[in-house]
Amino acid sequence: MLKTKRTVKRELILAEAAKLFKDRGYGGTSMRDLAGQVGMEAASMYNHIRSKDELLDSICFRISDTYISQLAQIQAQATSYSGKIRALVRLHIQLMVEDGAAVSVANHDWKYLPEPRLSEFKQARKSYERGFAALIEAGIAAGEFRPVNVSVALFTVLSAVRWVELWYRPGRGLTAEELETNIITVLLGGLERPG
Amino acid sequence: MLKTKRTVKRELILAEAAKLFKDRGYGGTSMRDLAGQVGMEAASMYNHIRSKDELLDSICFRISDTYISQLAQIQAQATSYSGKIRALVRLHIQLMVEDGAAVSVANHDWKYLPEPRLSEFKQARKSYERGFAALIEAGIAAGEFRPVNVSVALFTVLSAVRWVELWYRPGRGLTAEELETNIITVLLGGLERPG
DNA sequence: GTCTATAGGCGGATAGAC
DNA sequence: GTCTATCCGCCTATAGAC
Repeated sequence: MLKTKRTVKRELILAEAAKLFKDRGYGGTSMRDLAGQVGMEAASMYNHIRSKDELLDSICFRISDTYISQLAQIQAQATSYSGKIRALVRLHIQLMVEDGAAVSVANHDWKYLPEPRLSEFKQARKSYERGFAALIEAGIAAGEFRPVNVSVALFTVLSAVRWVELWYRPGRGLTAEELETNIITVLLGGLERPG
Repeated sequence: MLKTKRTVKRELILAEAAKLFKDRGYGGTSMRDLAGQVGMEAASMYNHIRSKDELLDSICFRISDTYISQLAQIQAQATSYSGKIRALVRLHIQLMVEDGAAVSVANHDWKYLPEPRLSEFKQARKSYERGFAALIEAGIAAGEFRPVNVSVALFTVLSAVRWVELWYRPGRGLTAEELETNIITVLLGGLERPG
């Protein structure tokens, strides 16, 4: 048995915290609310976690670590820049679909992290953005992409996948793959029909 | 004198509230914080406003009213569907640049509106989204746009302009017009170079 | 490891002097 | 119309019984 009972319960608390933080925000979620969802009293949770801050920390850095390690894998792939951007868009959509609550918290509530973790999180995000931007820049230099402003392209792509989590429900007449295909079509090919 | 002194001070409170709500969130902003920014004691603000909820209400509905009335104007213009979508993207970017804090609050903190205003806000937003989607759908039917899923195209466009407010600073080597041009290029023309 | 009880602080909002 | 003082409730976190 690799995961102790204590670890399992901790993960239950983390999962419920992500859902509540997403729906009500970090400040709008009380430890009593969370305890109610988990099925214990607020005081009992402190046998499994250190503080409310620590919950936010675990959720935010789990997501940022995933992005950074996946980016490194994609950078190492022997594909076109277009293929790499597609892979990154797919990564964002898959993470949203699989772990949407945590992604939402990492997107919106990171600013409530206490220092020094706040600065560390911002730096991790900046590092990811720089790597993403470098791929766009290289794609432009290679003639694969239009010569647009790199920062504008980066943020347009990054933010375009954000509402997936607010909107997408599996079983809404659109599979995750159709979602990916359509978003990539709009972002890479554009809304307007060529010609 | 059309605006009484009381109204002017109320608008000052609203402007500072939008900035603080944007930076710290609705729940993370106390009336004492706000009073400090405005330059009075918390209790004194209640001569100008009814409650903290009312501040959020005024900010959110000011933005949603603007979107809805502007959409009506754009719908009535005698331009192509492509031109109408461009006009809507420009509207979003201009509002972000001119009243970014309020737009940010309307995007993120609307969920803390108390009923029945919460439902009213959601309905207004849905109405706007339906009007926007109808333009995309008509553009596809007219052959101007690629035959993508309408909801996916709608949310891709709507969310693509959201990070403008987080990223854009006038005097960062990019004018508001260049920003518009680049975003419209990516969204309408696509990142990939044709051919 | 879960509970009850509670400490200690901060929240929104009001009362009433000036 | 602004202030000081304050009410009262909810917050995170801890103490200590079991």
